[in-house]
Amino acid sequence: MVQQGEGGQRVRLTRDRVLEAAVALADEIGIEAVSMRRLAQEVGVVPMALYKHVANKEELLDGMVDLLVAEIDPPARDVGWKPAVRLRVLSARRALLRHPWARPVLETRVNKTPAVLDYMDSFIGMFLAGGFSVDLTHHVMHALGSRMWGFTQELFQEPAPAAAEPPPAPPPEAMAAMLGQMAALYPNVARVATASAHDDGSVVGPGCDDQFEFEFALDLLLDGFERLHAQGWSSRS
Amino acid sequence: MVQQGEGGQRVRLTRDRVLEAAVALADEIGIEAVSMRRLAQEVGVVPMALYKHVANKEELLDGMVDLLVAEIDPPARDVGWKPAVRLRVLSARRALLRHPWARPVLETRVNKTPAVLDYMDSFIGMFLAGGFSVDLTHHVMHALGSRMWGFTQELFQEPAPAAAEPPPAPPPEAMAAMLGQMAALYPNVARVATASAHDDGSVVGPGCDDQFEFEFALDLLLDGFERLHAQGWSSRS
DNA sequence: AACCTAGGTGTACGGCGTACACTTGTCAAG
DNA sequence: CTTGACAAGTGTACGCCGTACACCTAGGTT
Repeated sequence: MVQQGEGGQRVRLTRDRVLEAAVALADEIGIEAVSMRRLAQEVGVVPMALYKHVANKEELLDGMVDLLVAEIDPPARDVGWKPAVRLRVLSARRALLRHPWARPVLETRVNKTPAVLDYMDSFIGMFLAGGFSVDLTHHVMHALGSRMWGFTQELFQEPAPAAAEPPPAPPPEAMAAMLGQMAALYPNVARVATASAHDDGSVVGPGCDDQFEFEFALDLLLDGFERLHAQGWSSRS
Repeated sequence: MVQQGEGGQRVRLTRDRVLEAAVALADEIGIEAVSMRRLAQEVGVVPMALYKHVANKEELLDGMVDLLVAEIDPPARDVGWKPAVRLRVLSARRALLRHPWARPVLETRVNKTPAVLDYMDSFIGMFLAGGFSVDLTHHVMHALGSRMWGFTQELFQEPAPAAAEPPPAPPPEAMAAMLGQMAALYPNVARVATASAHDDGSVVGPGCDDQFEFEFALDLLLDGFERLHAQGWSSRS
């Protein structure tokens, strides 16, 4: 991975190469393992050299987000606000799924870069172009919240209440016992967790189809927006 | 803050005292400043002493969340699922606003403690008791997402694109120029950001009423849930 | 009086972000 | 071709972090 020309001639580092390397590294080893030191090693340079191209780690993360935003499709043309928004959110989601590091990073961003503001601006533009009032657009953006980035907080990822080390997978009978206890303690959780209408044989399995759940909520919101819009929503309904 | 009895007799530390001190400290100085060392100092003990009461920092944070969850009201009785859910979410939100550290902490929690599972279980129970199918309940929980905790990702907190040091507040005319440039570059953002129908004189001001936006989105979802429920929703609509 | 043990201590390690002073490589002007 | 300026890259060091591990010590039980 160390970038070097023939005969020891170093390839000059650029901000872009740093950012691209950071994205690739985060894709590969996870964002929590990306440190300035590790990234420097990856591009074949001493840690402090990175600071000639990014002011600090925050700015590095901002730059990574910019690269992510560039992967999101522009608004579809000639399709009405609703499919336009829907398509774009799903495009954002695809980008997000390609880069699992993006969710935690987006959540912690505090200053918006121009690229991010551009995205938001054109996103807002879809509603305004669709005839939404400025006010309703404002509320609607809040209602979408982080869904405009293609994600929501995942509530149940792996119901594993008791701390157990992953390596030795618990034997089936212990597993069953655990599930039974689980069902006894948290009957409602157990019901919705197991009854996700997925016919894979496993008892609990992957639990649910994230993509389906995401679109379910997205469409619920879009339908709600549509209704408000249709009835000429004005502040305080 | 150092806890010590008369004549140098140390007050024995307990897990509960550690957790309560952690919550109080996080309330006071912010979660990012809470380190094991700082917390130890706060309770008058050497850092490693804390590890006799919590296994590691993750468990400390889990324990703090448990304390938070305990502050959320139990489900209201005899009021139908919709107001019950609404009230409870708003109660969670109040707890969350009392403890600003809670949002980032909740977002990063990976294992659910029994207290958290209890909360989720009784939360789910509100829908089931209201006659929701298990399936619909599942989807509905996903749609709520982190809103069940009383928060959503805040999209616009302070539109400050160019890095500027906060201490010297920019002079009014520079501020105006910045806003003008902002409006030129991101016209749509500018429109919804300024037109939040808040009559405080300031040009951009606090921007919007978070509580209103939160309830707007919450009610939009609850109305959507109601509609699906009323029309006897079954998988894949 | 002897012992056990839970709670508290001290030292140390490997990681992190990054400040600061330095050398080196590249290219433009003389 | 030389020179010098400036950007890129280096090396060292600081102060933080979480926590492993060996040790001490006070209280309570036998």
